[in-house]
Amino acid sequence: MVSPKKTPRVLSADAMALIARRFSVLAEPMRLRLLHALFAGEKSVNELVALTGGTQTNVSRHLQTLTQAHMLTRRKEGLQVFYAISDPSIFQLCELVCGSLEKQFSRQSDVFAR
Amino acid sequence: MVSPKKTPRVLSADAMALIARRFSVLAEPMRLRLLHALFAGEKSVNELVALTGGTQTNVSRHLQTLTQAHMLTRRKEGLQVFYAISDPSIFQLCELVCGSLEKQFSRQSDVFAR
DNA sequence: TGTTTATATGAGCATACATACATATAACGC
DNA sequence: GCGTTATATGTATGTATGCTCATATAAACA
Repeated sequence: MVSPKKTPRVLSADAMALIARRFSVLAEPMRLRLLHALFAGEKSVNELVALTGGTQTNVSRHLQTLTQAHMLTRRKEGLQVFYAISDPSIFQLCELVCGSLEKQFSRQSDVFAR
Repeated sequence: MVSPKKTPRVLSADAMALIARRFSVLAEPMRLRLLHALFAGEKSVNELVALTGGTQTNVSRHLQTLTQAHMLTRRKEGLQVFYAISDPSIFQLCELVCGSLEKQFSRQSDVFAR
């Protein structure tokens, strides 16, 4: 309903700042590891601590960051809290970046293989 | 050789750190403004300074960052240096994030209104 | 009530990075 | 050569953010 087709968006500096902040949420290895661990479905904090090898404090902090960015949902059940990916565009984002990096490295390995 | 299907990737912590680094390049408003200005095609540093309103020093530094991340190409012609987007996946990345943000702010969206 | 378990948070520290000022390099014209 | 223009870089500084230790909350259970 908004942009019909491939016309490039015209974005304000304010919009750019918002987009940058969203990217910055994804710009941390531990947060990406948490998202990756959640690709298979929702998990409790303890499970995520075990899967990622982080400390409980740190994992909790990053889960808060991801939740505030509306990338995760939070569900409390008894003593445990379960987190799950709420924004499916994250899968596509990671696929895009992975593909781009693969191309970049295949070019570099061409350079290195001499 | 590479996974052809839509099966979720299995990524090492090292891979995750690389992906995070790529996201961090996009996690700065001024760099996004530079990329946005380059959506229409290659431009000189001076043009980018005028378009973004940044200082020459700062624009030059960010262009270096983007070039080292293989997102821009650099072409020198006389006194001027022209930069252009070299990784087309950047367009899709920004489209994905913009779309996700539009949904998130669909009610109070004034920033994205046009 | 008190204890245990699961998760969150306050405070302090360390590091990374964006920005600005001044200066350096490089290419052009005279 | 000299000066001018376009771009890059060394250094310093302020700010943001990730990490950790200790402690706080909250729910379950005896």
